[in-house]
Amino acid sequence: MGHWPNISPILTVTMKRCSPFKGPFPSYHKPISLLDSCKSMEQIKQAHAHLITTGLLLSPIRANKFLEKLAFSSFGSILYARQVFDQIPFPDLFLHNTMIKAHSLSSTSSYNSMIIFRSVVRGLSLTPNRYTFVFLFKACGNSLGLLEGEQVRVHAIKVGMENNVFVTNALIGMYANWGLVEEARRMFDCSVERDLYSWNIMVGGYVGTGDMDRALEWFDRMPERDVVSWSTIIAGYVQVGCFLEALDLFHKMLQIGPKPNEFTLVSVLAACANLVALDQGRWIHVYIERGEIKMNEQLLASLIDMYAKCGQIEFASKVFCNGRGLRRKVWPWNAVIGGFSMHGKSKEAIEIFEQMKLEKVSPNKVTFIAMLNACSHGNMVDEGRGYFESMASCYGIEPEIEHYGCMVDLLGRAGFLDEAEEIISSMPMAPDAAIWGALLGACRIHKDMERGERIGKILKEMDPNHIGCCVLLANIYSASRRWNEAKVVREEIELNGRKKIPGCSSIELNGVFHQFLVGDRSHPQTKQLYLFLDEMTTKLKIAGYVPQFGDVLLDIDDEEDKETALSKHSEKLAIAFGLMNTAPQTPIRIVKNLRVCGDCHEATKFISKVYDREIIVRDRIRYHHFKKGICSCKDCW
DNA sequence: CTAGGGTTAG
Repeated sequence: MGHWPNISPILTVTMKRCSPFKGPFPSYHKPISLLDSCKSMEQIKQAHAHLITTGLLLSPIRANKFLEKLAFSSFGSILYARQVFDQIPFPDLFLHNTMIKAHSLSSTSSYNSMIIFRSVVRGLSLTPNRYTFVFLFKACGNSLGLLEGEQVRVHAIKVGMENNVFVTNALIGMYANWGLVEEARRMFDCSVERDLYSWNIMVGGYVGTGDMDRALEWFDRMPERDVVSWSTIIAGYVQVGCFLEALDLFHKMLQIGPKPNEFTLVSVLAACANLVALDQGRWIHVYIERGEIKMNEQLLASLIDMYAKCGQIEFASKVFCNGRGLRRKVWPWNAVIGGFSMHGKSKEAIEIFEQMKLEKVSPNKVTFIAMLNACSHGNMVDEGRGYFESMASCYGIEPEIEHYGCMVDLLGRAGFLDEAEEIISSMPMAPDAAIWGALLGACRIHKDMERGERIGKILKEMDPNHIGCCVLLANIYSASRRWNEAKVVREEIELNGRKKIPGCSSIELNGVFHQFLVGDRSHPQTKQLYLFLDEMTTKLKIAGYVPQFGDVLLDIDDEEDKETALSKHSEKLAIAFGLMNTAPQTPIRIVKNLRVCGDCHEATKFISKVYDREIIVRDRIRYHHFKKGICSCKDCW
């Protein structure tokens, strides 16, 4: 009876209900609302004991409430619900529906929904109703196959349920979930009744297949649009990397659409983070703080992520600290650990992880990716090994291929190339191109030419079109002065259809984005920009900067044509543009789609000194904070 | 006493 204080609220009121003296409220509400107030499995079990001893479990209504609590609350357990359900003598259709729904939510248990459904129609000869079909189609769309879906659909037709708008929508959703949007559309077209939901499901279906053109087409044709319709499109834009479009639509939504909600803002913040749109991100933060939107864990995580990706890691950490009370879930923790990690602040990441343990928040696989990356950036090999091993032994999280990739990167970067290769051969899954790429990168850093050549060949066979890796291989050849072989690989890259992504950097000035490609001359200020660039290069040279023309070794991803040369690399254009158009001392934030090349890195260090500016560059993988001639990455990236 | 739509992190 150690938990007696916990149980008392349930007991008191429920017993009141059993007493002949009824309170001022309809008595049946009370025990239900108190069951609702259960806050832990302990309390649920106590409620269970009580329901058994009072015989209340025999009431279908009460039993159903109890099952729902078990199946749908965050601390509940479907297994427990199933056991309770199995002990109910004659469960009615209602209870069966609840169990079908309970199993439909998790993709690993969806087949149980089907088993229960079969027992309903075969064993019990009950006639399923529209609720049954809604839950079942959900289960099918989640993880079951076409076969089951069709069976259920035929059954729905048989019992005359196929024209109920809820059932039709669930059916459309099932096809959309499978990625069969055209099938979904056929259902939509021949449905006798449709509503806003039907449209939203179709828009979501096209977004799910990445077909933004179609999604927009449907969005435009909608008779009415609600916050979900808008949010779906915005999220879709973010998913396919059209961040500017996402922000544009968000602005339009603010002008003519419904009020955004927390879902909308999560997507918008992701767009801001990717664009390094700090001003707009701040605006969202203010919007939330004004009380327009209720803050939740996801939103907090998105804010932290946005600030971190906009280079404001200190502020990101402050937002996390202020977010007390919203730290039960893993998301804000992952966001702040990931932020520290990408800014090379390994110690801080580890501190947060320790704090997380103290507050008893369970890490997940993303937490460990962030932690391993943090160790990698801080050269903390032993710590990294420790975290990697603790995943399975302490937290029951089996390492996935990404985690192995982090380990290869960590070990390789630190020079443990043999151990890194052993990790690859001991992995339970087949290594992918990213894994070999990490090892190849390590070979380049540590100038292990033999291994590099061997790995490079494996990689090239695996994915001949992976330009980055081919470039790496070519660099390894040229670094060991094997010019002919280097030339062959380079020519192959050319022949392979020039799939190389051009370097592209952008900068936000007063909420407007300016993008620069390599050697870009399309910007209206081009003339001044190139004049400024010349002047800048001269100043840098006076300060001691030496262009690293011949250094193909460090020229990892940036294999632009020789004649466009280093001085026109996109980040130099963007930085110069930033210097021209902002007041002295203003920090300059650049985002680049590829990795920074060695020469630009060197030049930026000088720029930060010569112009006395803080320059924050986000490349494809991590951040570089340049200040007074020094970069936060300590020249290791 | 049951229903339907959409999120984050590498």
